[in-house]
Amino acid sequence: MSATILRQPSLVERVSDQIAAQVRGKPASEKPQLPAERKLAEQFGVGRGVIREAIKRLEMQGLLEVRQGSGARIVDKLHRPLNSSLELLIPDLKERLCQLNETRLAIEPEAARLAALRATPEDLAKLREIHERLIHARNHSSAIAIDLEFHRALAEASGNLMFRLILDSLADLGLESRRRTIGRIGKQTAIDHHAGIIRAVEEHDPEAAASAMKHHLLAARKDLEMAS
Amino acid sequence: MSATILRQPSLVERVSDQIAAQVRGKPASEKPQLPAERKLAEQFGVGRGVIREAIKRLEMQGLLEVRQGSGARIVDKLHRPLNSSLELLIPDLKERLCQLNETRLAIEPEAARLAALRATPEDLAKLREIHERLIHARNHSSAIAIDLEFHRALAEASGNLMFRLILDSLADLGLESRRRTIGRIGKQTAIDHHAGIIRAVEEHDPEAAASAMKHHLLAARKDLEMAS
DNA sequence: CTGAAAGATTTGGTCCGACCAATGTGTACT
DNA sequence: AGTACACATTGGTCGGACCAAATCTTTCAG
Repeated sequence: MSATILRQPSLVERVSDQIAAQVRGKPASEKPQLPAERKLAEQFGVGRGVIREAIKRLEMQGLLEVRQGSGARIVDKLHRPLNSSLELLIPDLKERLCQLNETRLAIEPEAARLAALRATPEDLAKLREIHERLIHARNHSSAIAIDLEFHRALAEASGNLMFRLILDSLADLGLESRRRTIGRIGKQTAIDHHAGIIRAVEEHDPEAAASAMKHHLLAARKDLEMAS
Repeated sequence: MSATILRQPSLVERVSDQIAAQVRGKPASEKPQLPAERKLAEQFGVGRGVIREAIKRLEMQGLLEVRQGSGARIVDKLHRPLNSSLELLIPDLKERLCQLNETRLAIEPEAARLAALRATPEDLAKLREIHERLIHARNHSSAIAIDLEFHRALAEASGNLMFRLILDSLADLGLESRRRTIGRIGKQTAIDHHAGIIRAVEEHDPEAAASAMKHHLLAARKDLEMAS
């Protein structure tokens, strides 16, 4: 009566893992296209149904994208599963937006703190480049997209992949949220806040970075509340 | 040329959504068992393969659990997708543990802060009950499990489902992490820290709660570093 | 020669029927 | 009553067939 049940992996799981291993070897470039299901079935010596389920599995994990007629191509959308989990968990959009703010308020200041400690010159260059683009953004939708990019780049600079994954998953929601704020709060405020964050990261001042980010998010939340 | 591509959902997706709707109607109790694939196929008027893929899909999302010979039963494991995403994202266990600590350090103090603001009497009662059980825990493994329960209950009390989902996903890793600390740091320290957190939550003191949790986690991390 | 329309090919989507393997259940034997 | 065997149920895998969407190729008009 062993406590741990060692269920031997099914055929689908084994094939799925093998394909996953192949996929993760060549990331996006090189051969972004997977062989046809029938070819894979023959190649692996299993039925086509098995290949289908394996591919579906990987698609659900965000490693592949399948289109009828074209085939399956390799992508990197690891954040999708968490995304759909959140939709299942919190069906109400308004509630989801509210909790999104709380979650960002927990994660992003910490991400800024770590970024201040670890950001490489390349990270900083990228942040500055994005910042420049935000300044010169012409319309709202591009400003929103660039703002999103900034926060993502900061998470990247934190060196913590979990932060990046979580924020990526929240990005779709973040889009909705920003759509309601950046128009009101104005682009200039966002630019000023971002500048402060970048300065703190440049000076490797973790507390200032965290504080600036917290301030930025609180301002956005306050603005969102006024909008509702 | 419409900018948004409106790909009509495939048959599998539609069936999957329908089953999901049925499943979420009756949560766990009542009829935890799903009809057989063949029955469902006939019921929905589609091929068995479609039902299979739909069920697999829901299984991957953490809504079902399938066992050969038994069938599919309804469960609530929404945290699994994020869990496997993390394994794909950070293959190295040691690295995963390190980033886990950073993530907990971001989320749990905020969860404690919100819990101090929102905890209901029931939440508090549950926290105290878990705390009692930790005090009387006899061996390490049960102490670890109860410690995990405490942190989960606190996330629950925060009222933020995202926090709960993320922490649940991190639970398996948390188990590994705790296995390496609670033996060294000693049960007593954990009990003291938990008591401090509970006190702050009882007194509705957000800052104290966040600070106590932060202190608790930092102690655990310091201990983990010493172990390596 | 260019470019667009028509056809052929490739590829995923769905269905069907069969058989294998694990599980659960009922029954007969001790 | 308890145990072991046989049977029924259920998911797992296979193979072939056909449909639908995308892509490639050919062809023909300009």
